[in-house]
Amino acid sequence: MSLKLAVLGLLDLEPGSGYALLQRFRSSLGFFWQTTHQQLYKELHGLHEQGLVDCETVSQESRPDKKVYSLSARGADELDALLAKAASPTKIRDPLLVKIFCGRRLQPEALRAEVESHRLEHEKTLQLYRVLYEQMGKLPAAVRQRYHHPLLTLKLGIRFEETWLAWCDEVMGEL
Amino acid sequence: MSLKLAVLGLLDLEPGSGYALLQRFRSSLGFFWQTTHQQLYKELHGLHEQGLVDCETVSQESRPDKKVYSLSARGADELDALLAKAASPTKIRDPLLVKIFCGRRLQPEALRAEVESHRLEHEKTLQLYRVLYEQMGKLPAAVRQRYHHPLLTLKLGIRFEETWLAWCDEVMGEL
DNA sequence: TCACGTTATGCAATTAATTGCATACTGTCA
DNA sequence: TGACAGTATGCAATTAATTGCATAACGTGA
Repeated sequence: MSLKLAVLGLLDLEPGSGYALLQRFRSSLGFFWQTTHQQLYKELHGLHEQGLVDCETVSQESRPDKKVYSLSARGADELDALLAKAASPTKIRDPLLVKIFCGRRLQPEALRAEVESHRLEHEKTLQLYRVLYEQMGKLPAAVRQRYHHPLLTLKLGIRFEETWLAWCDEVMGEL
Repeated sequence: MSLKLAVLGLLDLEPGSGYALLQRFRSSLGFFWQTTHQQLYKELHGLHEQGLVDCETVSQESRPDKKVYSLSARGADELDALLAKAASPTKIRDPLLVKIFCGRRLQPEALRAEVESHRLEHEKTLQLYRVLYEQMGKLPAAVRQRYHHPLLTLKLGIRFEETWLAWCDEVMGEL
């Protein structure tokens, strides 16, 4: 259900092809909801069948053809209906935490290495988030307005990554 | 895969019935990896078929019979093998954040209400984590030692909930 | 005694997500 | 010119997760 909401929401911000949507996914919503190109294309087919999105095939000269999707009137209604529902509660699903939870049989060095490598990833992600944050600050006011809500989620992303780093440091000290 | 690791890891800490495991799940690993009783019973059947867990049916006087599972020697090997693999990276999957991301069509009051209700949930969760944390501190040293790794994950849980609260407060100010 | 909550287990159907494979066109660099 | 990266789309199979339904024993309180 959230994927449907995500796709309609992305198309509400601006139309685009499956490929373009996937890229926007990866640099925004994808921080909080992952998908694959297979799943996304499938969802788009489904939405199109239901008449919730319009689809226009666009030929390109230096690239393969693409199908540009946009929100239809019925799609906008469906989006409003989905937004009217309460969001189900947050669920963390983290293989690293499962591993650490179950990690007492493992050598401390092995766990340290694992935590360190994840720390690096989180550091990279934090850097990326900060760049995106600054980029959004430089957008023209009208566009920035439209991206206000995405920006709120990015702020949480930044807080989360900082929390990860602090925790990794604490754990490294204790292992 | 993580469910398999989770079940083997919980059984490594101590044996128990599906029902008991589910309760332990809900108050520990379940903060980072959710499951349902259906999924858990199914996984236990699978693990038993593969000879990774032993199973003993125990009759009880004032309650229905139960099946107590415990880690077999082969199960311990499998657990070690799973722990040797690198954990795949963290994935946040949060319907609330999808909703907020897509929320520009929604009335600010509606979003505020949603954030407020989630804030309450996170506050409750934080309280629970703190109680659990203190309870673990009171365990006899030998047991506490065994639960050292679960405790590390609980620490992250506490940090996450604090982060949520701070972010909710920030967002409430901006909506 | 009947309803309700807790303990205890499971099947079946559906939906969602992952993984593997596949095609095809363009531009760039060696 | 051949390999590789990027753009662009998709099918099929499998695995995981959710949802709905079902059973059954016991204890407690109305």
